[in-house]
Amino acid sequence: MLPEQLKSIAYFQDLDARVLDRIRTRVFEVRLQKGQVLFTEGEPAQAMYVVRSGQVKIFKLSPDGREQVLRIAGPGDCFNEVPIFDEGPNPANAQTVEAAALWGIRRADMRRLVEEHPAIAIGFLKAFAGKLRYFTRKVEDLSFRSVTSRVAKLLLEMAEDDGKGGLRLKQQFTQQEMASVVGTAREMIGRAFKALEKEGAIRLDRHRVVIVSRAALARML
Amino acid sequence: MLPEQLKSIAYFQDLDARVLDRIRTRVFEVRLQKGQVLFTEGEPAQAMYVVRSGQVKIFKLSPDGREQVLRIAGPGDCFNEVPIFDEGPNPANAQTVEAAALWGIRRADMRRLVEEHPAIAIGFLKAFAGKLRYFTRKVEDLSFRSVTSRVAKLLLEMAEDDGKGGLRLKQQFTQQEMASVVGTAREMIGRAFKALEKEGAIRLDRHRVVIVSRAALARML
DNA sequence: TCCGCGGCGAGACTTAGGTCGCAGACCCCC
DNA sequence: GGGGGTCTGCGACCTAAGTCTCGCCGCGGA
Repeated sequence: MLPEQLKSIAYFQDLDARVLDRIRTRVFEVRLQKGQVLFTEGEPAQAMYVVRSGQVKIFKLSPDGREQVLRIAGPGDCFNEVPIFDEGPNPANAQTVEAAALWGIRRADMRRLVEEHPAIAIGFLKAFAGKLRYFTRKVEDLSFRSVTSRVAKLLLEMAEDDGKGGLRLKQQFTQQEMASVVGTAREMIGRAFKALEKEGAIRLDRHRVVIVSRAALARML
Repeated sequence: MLPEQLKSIAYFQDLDARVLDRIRTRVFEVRLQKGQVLFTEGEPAQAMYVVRSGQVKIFKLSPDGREQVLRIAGPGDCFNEVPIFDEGPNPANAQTVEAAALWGIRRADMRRLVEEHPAIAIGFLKAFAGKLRYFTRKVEDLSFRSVTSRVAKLLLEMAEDDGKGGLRLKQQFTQQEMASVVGTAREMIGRAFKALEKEGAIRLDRHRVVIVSRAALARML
């Protein structure tokens, strides 16, 4: 593992070489296949993780098996930092959406690093602040917005400029995946697509969503 | 202001007298009447606050005026700490539920204190971890539980042992207040009460909820 | 080539929850 | 003691969203 790679992690950006070196010795590697479960909610927390490649979904499960995705962690993202500071169990489940490579740092190790290097603590605080904003927005969305509006919002977040002025989706989710991100049933996603198509916001090109107009999508919020 | 009072704030618990002294000079006082708005979402953040007495509700507003309460801060609770670390605007609205007295610390002052005293940073990290858990549970509840179940949960949280083996509510909310905590319409609260009454979990003693059995309530989750 | 399986489209139906309207109870304040 | 504002209790109604059940398509493996 190269020290420059550590720099790509937001928490460690501002640290000098000596500290990075110390951290490096504490990092272990994990490789997972598509669909593998990394840990489950409620069990004692072992470590926090950083995604190097691939994608990991962080989600809650209802007693009857429904899934609510809290977020999808991609390269550079961290997850399971919370138990470092309150010694509690894992707050949610983690499972790969596609094959992934991760770095892990054990809870106690990370805790010690934070205590010894205040700069890391500030980094964590910034990151936590962002997450808190994110979750309050999520609560707001669930309680105020209709399913179609939540889907429109998700599509906006997934929209990406394809080289030449057009729009495409960063990745192709299945409808089931979108449903559990947005907190609804699979069938609703299809209906939301049709509603958005009627408004001229998207186009359905045989099983593929094409974003026609960002503005029209934004009007649906 | 007495230095012991500062100790009652979780963030400052582990600090020594010298540091507490420094903090004391930065604290300002605020007194608010019932129903007064302290700040609104989106405007530049001035300060973080600690509740000394009274209650402040932290909430989001929908475009059409519906209210979603994120939490109700009582004595000892802090709010609006997020903007300290990301320089962003206020993440929500704050308004008193009843007359309240607060301490405030300006954003930049608090930021400097945290940077100079790593112990405070750790305190904030613990508190943020707790809040993150709280909000993920809130998301979970909104997406998995029915209104009745959310109401039952709220009542359980509000339940308090009255000296002699019985149960009472910590405070009397109006149905409207409960509705915006739980994320629903006022009428639904009444219906949920009736459902819970039929299950023998509560009793409605003319406009007053009496908890009959904690176990029966828990069964409704 | 054919089969099986995961993902999708679509219609019919059910249901939880939101909306509306109004009336009675209560409470404070004048 | 009267009167307006707030809170509650319904009932009727409406609608968004969840559920169930198909049949189809497309793709990959045997």
